[in-house]
Amino acid sequence: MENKEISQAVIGRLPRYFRYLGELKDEGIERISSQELSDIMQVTASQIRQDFNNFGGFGQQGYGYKVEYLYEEIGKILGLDKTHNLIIIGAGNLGQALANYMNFERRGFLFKGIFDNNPALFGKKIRNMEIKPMEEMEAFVKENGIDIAVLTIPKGSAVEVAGKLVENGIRGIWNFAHVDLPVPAEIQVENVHLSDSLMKLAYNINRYEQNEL
Amino acid sequence: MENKEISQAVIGRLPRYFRYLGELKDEGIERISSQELSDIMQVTASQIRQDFNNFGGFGQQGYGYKVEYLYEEIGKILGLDKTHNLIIIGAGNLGQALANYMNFERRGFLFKGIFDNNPALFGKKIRNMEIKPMEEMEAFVKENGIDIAVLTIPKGSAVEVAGKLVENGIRGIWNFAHVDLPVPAEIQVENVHLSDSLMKLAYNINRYEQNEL
DNA sequence: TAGATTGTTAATCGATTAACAATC
DNA sequence: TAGATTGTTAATCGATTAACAATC
Repeated sequence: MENKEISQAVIGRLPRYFRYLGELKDEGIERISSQELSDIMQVTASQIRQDFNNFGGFGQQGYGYKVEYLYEEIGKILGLDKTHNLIIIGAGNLGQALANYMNFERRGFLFKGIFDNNPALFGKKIRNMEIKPMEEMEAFVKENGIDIAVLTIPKGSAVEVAGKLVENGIRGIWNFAHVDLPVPAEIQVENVHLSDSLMKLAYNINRYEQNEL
Repeated sequence: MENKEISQAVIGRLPRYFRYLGELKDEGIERISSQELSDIMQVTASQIRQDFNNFGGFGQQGYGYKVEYLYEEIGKILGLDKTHNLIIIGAGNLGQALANYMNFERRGFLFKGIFDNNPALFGKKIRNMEIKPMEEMEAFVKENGIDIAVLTIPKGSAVEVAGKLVENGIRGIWNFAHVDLPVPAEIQVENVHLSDSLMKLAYNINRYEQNEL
């Protein structure tokens, strides 16, 4: 119940810790110190200890951290021990690619459906799941307790669809549309603005080239 | 030549400014004050002025900013007035989706080729571009002055491929593989770790639910 | 000119790093 | 026990916000 809010900067680093610890675990490594992890991950040992201690003492003085234990604890913090019902809205290139490419089930995300408003796609199977018409989406979200919607539709309709999702009890939106979604504060939105990301890359390339001249 | 380094925090906000200014421009709005933009974008007017002033004075006291001018200046800062030759490596679901879905040319990214090591894909056309075998990639990068590679291959081969790209003169890598790429400091890497992003969403959903109980 | 709003300096806030006492 | 390394407090650094003089 103690709501000491963890900063998004810390949260943003957790998946990377989780990834490295998973790899160490798979390599059969049992213990690791913050200094060793620091060498591998290129972040300071101090930051690693601070980050972990936001959630409690996972280590042991003089010994370090048990890899498997730490891996599992971070998984729990991220909520990967729980399941989430997920749908994809927008069965275009990107929606289909995410359905096929993301290993949703591996991390407790249960892929429950995929929707589109293009009749040509209705009934087509993606990952053994028939594409359904958008009209059915609202009832489906409500009846199946969908937590997460992946929005891979054009920006023009994204805000309207987000509104419908919120009305029907969605908890979080993974937003690939190039628009900011105005939703209530209790709805979590994680934006993946791919063209923003590419622009940032372009900036850094140009900056480097200019500094070289 | 004055290399006052701009922080990545600022750079990360530029594409969003660019997006909003583009929309304002399309709506025919000519001028805007930092306060008005603040209301629309939900960032402080102070931050907006600080951000823009990293690159020089784009406004006018008592008047505000000219939307079109500011839009173009930010575009230049991001290097969108220059062209970049780009290839996609990995013609799986995600690689094909990005080729079809991203409007690369719109922002000066010239889509020059797509590669894969699966013979079943060779010759298949994506966006009017035949998928080429990976063996041809290195020579292609060198001969065609490729600046940017989009990495949509499994993590197992990503590090090796990145090394080859660097050897052949790549400037930046847009990395979708779930692995950190160890490349020289002069090579720009922009990571899009989709599963990290989804985990962050899961954390925020769970955190909110726990605080509600 | 008076009013508005930038550009910029100063103050505050938050995040990162350093240091070290606690302890395994 | 001695050595190692965490957990945690303190110091530093950087980013954000506030304030206001400059100026259009």
